Parts: sequence; C-alpha cells; structure tokens
Amino acid sequence: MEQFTNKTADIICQALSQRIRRGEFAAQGRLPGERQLSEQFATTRITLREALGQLEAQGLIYRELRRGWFIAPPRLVYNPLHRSHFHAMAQRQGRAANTEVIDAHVAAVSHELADKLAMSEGEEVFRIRRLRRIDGRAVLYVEHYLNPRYFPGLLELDLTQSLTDLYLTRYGIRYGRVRFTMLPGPVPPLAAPLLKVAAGSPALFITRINRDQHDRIIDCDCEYWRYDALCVDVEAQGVLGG
Amino acid sequence: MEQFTNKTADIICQALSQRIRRGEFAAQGRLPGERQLSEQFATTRITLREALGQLEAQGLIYRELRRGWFIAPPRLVYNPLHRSHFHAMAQRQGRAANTEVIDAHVAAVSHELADKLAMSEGEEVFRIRRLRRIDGRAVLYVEHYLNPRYFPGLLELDLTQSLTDLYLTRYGIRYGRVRFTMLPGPVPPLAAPLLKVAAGSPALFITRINRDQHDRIIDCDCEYWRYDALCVDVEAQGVLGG
DNA sequence: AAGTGGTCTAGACCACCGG
DNA sequence: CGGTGGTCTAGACCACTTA
Repeated sequence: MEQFTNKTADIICQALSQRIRRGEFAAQGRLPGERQLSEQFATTRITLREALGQLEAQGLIYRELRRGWFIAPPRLVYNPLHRSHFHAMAQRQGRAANTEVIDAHVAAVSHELADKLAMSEGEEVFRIRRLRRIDGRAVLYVEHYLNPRYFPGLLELDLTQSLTDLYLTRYGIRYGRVRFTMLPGPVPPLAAPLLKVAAGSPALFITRINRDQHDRIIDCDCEYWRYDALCVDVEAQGVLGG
Repeated sequence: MEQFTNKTADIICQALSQRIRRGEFAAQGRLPGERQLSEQFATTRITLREALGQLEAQGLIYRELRRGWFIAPPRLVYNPLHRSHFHAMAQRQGRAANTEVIDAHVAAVSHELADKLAMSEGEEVFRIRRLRRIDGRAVLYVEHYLNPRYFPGLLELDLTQSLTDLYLTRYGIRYGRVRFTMLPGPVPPLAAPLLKVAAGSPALFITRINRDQHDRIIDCDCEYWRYDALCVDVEAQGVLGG
C-alpha cells in the first residue's frame, strides 16, 4: 500500500488523505482554503492544487466552482437496468433525493438522437431537462427525449416526479428492454454551472435507450453524472459470446 | 457548440482539437513537444499543459509517462455481460489484441475478495495478473481470482489464451450469471508503469463476479482500464424497480 | 469589501527515454 | 548525452462568492 515517492504533491496527498480519513474536516465538511493549506505544507498553491487534484481523482474530495474543496460523500450505487425511481433508490441507501426541472419543451430531434429513438431527423420530440440532487448536492444532469406519439399531453404534467410512474399510471406503459452505454466524457456547457463544476470537467456520460413491454423504443436518456458520485452495479444473466 | 470563453487554455484546446480532427498529427500519431507547442501558442508550458489535460479528459489525446502526447485511437466497445473472448471482441471491431501474463500464483485471499468469491479470508486462490493491449497499446490491467476447487492444475496451462475457453474445454464450466460494478478510481501502483500512466492517475475500475451454469461463484475479475480506452455498452432485459 | 478559487507568468531543476 | 516530460517556485491579477 505504501507509495514509493518523494514528490511534494504525493506527500501532501498522503498527509491530507490520512487527516480526511480520521475525520478531521468532517465537522465543517470542507477543507481549509488553498492558501492556508499551502502554507501548512510549506509549498506553492500550484503544487498544493496538484495534490488536491489527485485526491479529487481518487474521489476523496470534490470541488464546487469557486467555492472550495469538500469531503466527498459515499457514491450512490446505481443499476441502469433497474427501472426504479431515483428517489426510491436514494432512500434505500439512506440518502435524500431531489429533482428540479430545468425545462420541458418540444424540440426537433438531431440526427444522432433520431437514430437512437428510431425516428427521423427533424421530427418532434419531448425534451425534458432535469437536475437531480443527493443530500442537497447536484450530482446528475439528465436530458430525457421522449417519442411524443406515446405520451400525448405529458409536458403539461408535474415532471418533478418519477417519469416511470407517469408512464405507467397515465399511459399504461412499462419498461422492457434497456440498452445503455457508459463512458467518461466532458460535462456539457449547459450542465457545468448546474453541477457547479468547471466547463469541460470530466463526467460519467450514460445514455439509455428504453423500450416498453411491446419492445417499442419509447425514450432515450442522456445522463451526466458527477465523476465521483456514482458506482454502477449491474447483475444479469451473462450473454454468450459470439 | 461554441464555448463562451476567453481562457488561454480553452483557446488552445479548441485550436488543437480542430487540428487533431483535421488529421494534422495523424501521420506521426503524436503531438509536437510541449515546449514547441507552448511557443506556438505564445504561452507558458504550465498553461499549455492545462490545455493538454483538458483534451486528455475529453479522450482526444493521451499521454505515456515521460514519452509524450499521442492521438487517442477510438474506444473499444465492451459489454461486461458478454462473455466473449477479448481477442474476438477486438477483432470484430477491427483491432488487434494481445495478452501478456504478468504472473500466475497461488495467493491467500483478502477479506474483501473472500466476500466476493463466497470464500473465507486466508483461503487459497489462484491469482492471474495479465496486461492486455489493443493495437499495441496497453489499455487493460486485470487481476483474475479463481476459486481453485473448480480449476485443478490450471496454473500449469498456457494463460495467454482465453480463460473462457480453458474453463469450457478443460473443466466443462461455462459462464452463467454475472455481476459487475464499475467506478472511476486511481490506477494501482503495480499497474501504473504497465499502462504507462502516472501512479494515481484516474482509471475505470470494473470488478466482475462470475458464476457458472450451476450458479456457483467461480471467479472474480478486477479490471483497470485506461480512462480513454473504453466504452461500456450493455443491452439486457430491464429489471423491475423495488 | 474581503477573501476565495481560477488562471497565468517566467523562469528552474530533475528523472527518464531515446539515439 | 541531449531532449523530453514531470515537478516546482514565487509571485500576480481576475472573477466570483460570501458576509
């Protein structure tokens, strides 16, 4: 477990990491200012920030743009195949969830999305953009694209609640097959300020294409998760290789 | 798509990003030196490296420790539920795969791993460590932990080949249910030099717990993927929320 | 208004890779 | 051994948050 290092940044990393694990900053939930820390470690702010960046990459701390460095809470465990409600999922893990609707409009579908939704470029879709919080911290920015033929009048409803619920109770639609892709990528410009991260910061990008009980593609989600907020956990029957 | 920015680093980002997409560096497969670039953009190496770091986070370029910056090849599409061979998977995507065995020994299982394997702490397991390359580039460091009761004598075999194949042909074992977790995390010290990344760099950490046709847990894989080398793609029947 | 993080300058030395 | 990237110094100004 020991590091073979003599880099100043690594030494700071280890020292801070130990102090964090001992709960030294747990009370305030945040670290002292960068200038104060760099003084403590007798180094430059640049070097100190290098160390903080490493701890951030390890998921031990996170930053909010221009606000400071905070102790990272545990990751939310998330199964993209599991069509439960965000709020229920959070609650089962002892966390408090919150959903904010950014906007909900009719939009023309892009070429790329049309492919995913089995629609034609330029057709109209419902686009719902939402921000979701765990224990008050914004962790997920998501854009839902719905094929409107299946959901007439949906945009008039209360969209802070679970879409899964709306689908079932209002339209008799339940989820069937799911396909998702997941890759690291930069956070989109619109999402950055909402998640309080710098534009272009790394995020986990998950797209999900959902079908209903009749195997029709009904919607597509584009999710941008904070890098450190998520642990994907999937259990399923294995598929034979081809 | 436009950025509202006047940061030097962002301007460099956009300029480089454009030149990369136009294939300007495709011939050499790599970027010019940092000093040369910082001169071209009339800035400091620090600022230039800030820009390179952003392009790296976006997966456009990658670095090899002390060797330089390279144009990132396309991501490998990977389905952790899909128990096909690494080599076959690569080949279907027009890529060349290669597997190197780092070592293969009997080891005492840690507490954490014992849990995953449904074994007891301190019991013996087979540990196989391998490095896998795509088109010559090391992208995956993986530790396989096997319950030895199911695989007597396996360590004597040629382990550069597919374990899936060995399981079936030598032991009559095929994969059944799979559970995997996936989260970003730092690359472990042993893997860093093999993947040619700096110790503590971010990586994608995937653990997989595999069962056989009788639903017995047979092995557990701990995979560390280069951050930019991977796109997870899963299709499966959705699971009803609880 | 004061203090924070975000960005930048203009150098420097070191460790390592490659010829 | 020359050139590369990796690390570091000691400042500075700006944009934003917070009080």
